[in-house]
Amino acid sequence: MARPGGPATIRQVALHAGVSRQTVSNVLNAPHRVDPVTRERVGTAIEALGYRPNRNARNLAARRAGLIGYRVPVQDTPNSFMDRFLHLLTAEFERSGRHVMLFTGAGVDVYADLVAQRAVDAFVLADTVEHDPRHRWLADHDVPFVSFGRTWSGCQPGPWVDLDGAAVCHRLVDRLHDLGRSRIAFVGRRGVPGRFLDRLRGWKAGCTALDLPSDRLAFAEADTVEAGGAAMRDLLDSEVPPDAVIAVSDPLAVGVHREVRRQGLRPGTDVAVTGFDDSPMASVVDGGLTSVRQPVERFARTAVDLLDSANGDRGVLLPGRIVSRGSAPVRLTEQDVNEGESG
Amino acid sequence: MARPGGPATIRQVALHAGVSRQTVSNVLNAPHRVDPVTRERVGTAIEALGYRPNRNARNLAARRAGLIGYRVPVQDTPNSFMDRFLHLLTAEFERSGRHVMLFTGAGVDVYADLVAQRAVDAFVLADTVEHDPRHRWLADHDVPFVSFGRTWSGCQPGPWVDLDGAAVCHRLVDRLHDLGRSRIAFVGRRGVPGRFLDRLRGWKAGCTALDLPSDRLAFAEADTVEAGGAAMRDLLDSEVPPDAVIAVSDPLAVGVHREVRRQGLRPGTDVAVTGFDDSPMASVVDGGLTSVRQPVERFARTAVDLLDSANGDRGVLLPGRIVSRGSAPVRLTEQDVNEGESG
DNA sequence: CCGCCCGTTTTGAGCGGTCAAACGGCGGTC
DNA sequence: GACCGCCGTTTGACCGCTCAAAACGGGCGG
Repeated sequence: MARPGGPATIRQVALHAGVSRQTVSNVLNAPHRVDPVTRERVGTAIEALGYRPNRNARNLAARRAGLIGYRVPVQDTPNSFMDRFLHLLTAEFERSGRHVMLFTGAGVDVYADLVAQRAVDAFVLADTVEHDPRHRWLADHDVPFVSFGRTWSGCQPGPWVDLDGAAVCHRLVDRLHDLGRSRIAFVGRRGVPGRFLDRLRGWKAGCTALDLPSDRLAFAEADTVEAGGAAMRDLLDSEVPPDAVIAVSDPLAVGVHREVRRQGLRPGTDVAVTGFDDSPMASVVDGGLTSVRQPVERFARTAVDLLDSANGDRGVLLPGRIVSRGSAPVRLTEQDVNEGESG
Repeated sequence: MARPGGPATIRQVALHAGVSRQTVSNVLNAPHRVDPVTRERVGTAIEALGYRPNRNARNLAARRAGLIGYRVPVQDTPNSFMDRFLHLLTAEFERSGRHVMLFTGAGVDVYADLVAQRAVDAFVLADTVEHDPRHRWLADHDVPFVSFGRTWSGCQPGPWVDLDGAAVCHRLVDRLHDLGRSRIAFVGRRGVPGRFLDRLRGWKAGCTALDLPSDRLAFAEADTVEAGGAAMRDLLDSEVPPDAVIAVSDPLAVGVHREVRRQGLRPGTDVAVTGFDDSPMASVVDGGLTSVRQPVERFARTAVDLLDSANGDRGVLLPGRIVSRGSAPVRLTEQDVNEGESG
């Protein structure tokens, strides 16, 4: 079945059509400067031989790689939407004939090496850390990139997309308040200082705007169900325990949820519980877990747009969508629907 | 900071070291045929200019792509270990200087196109379906590939790796029997006839070997918690309900677990429940869910080995590891530890 | 009838490497 | 001293494509 000698080359097509190789090239890249008759004839030859230009050769001549580097993150926390992000990112780049190329090395040296080898044209940084050194290095070396996630307090080098955690947390507070909740707690994460800071700020701002206290605050030691339960225990120990809890992740929320039940309280009725990311877990807990769905598709699309437009250090915040379930049966408003319309 | 004119070329290094370009090439590819003194001098020049051979040019000359195609699956079911697989696969290929290149198209034509463009050297097929047409096409066209998962009943074209579902299910039955269980049920999936057939067979074989009945069998309509619950309801309706359930996935097992509790029974005590894949969910249910951990690392390593050895249509089955938790507190034996040692 | 212009096609060079053959200097053999 | 083989190095060609400049040929105005 395999064509003898592998795929056809531009020369073979040229020979077959009785023209020079450049004419074949023109048919593909600048058809307007080729006579319609020849164009037709060359087209037939291309069809007949099943010709597709050799990517490698083409890229060499064009001094590009046609590839976007993406470090595939070690799944420390089962961040359920990163695989969807990767899929959508791949699809997005394909629209312009580029592909995502994976690698694993963590250090800046790995990025430097890929650049030196001309293995990729640009990078998408996803597994960002606090004050990530890669952003600075890439910006300094004029390597195009886009960051999924903010990591630089103050001005961050290069373009980025991220969830507007502040806005969605503010809205969560509003919706919980609509439900009659007035003691709304927040469960964050210890050890990742900047990471969910905007969510915390949004929660605080929401409380303040409604004249609610914002002193019910606990930090989990890890992103696990157990740590979430422990944090909730702390909150329930206080004199006036919360009647609603916003947790920064689904595992933590599940832990909170479980602890609520353990203490003989009813989640969703006595204590409302919300999580983040709308992971598979969210449908595992009985009654379902209210969560915030990340606009993954828009993340991917925006990332590619930012990379291509290349207009400086622009950052884009996208709204999350509240997914209401039993653990906090909030009623969404017009605003919620409009803001988070694109899941 | 960026080197003017981009990364250095082999010519620049040659000039810098006062040798010809071929000598530089030899230093990198066949150092033994270069005089140690020159080798040293060229090495210094390489260091000084930070030279790294252009991947594109090198690959063009070598008529290869240095890339392995991997279709990033649409996450229909949150198969929590696929992202780990991808990570490990990437790491494994990096050992030999290759990278994983992603794409999304599903059809055979997409594969044909990538081959025609010489965009990749080989494929790893992961999201396999029943009687997958890709295997046959790739084999017929002499395109190297390896499959993660069996899909062809009878003889499957090309090499493959898969979980030995029969063996691990047989062992599950043994361990549940050790726990005193004698009415061991099996919850499969409707609509994917061949997919978990080996697990079903292993369960049946295990039951038969112990003279236990193997008629307690239910099929879930989808891979969800709800469907698992529904299937369990059917099983519990029978005259003599099961005292143990092996479900083919964690979501199903969670559904079973929940249903057990709903009927006032104690999971792990009255009814033992086991799942598959050891997903994050497994630690969400109270007491933990006993599950089968897939040997993802060995999958990746074996896949790459098979691809490179290229000795025909060999298939490899790898053992799963039983992870014991509260839902079925089985005691693992020497055999279990030996077989499934590499998680 | 000639020269010019324009649209179309071809030729040459180069992208940055590698392979293969040619080359030059050296010591050993007859 | 001529010849040989060997080692280390260089030169030429090529991988498959694109860009830029040159060549071609027909229509047209002078």
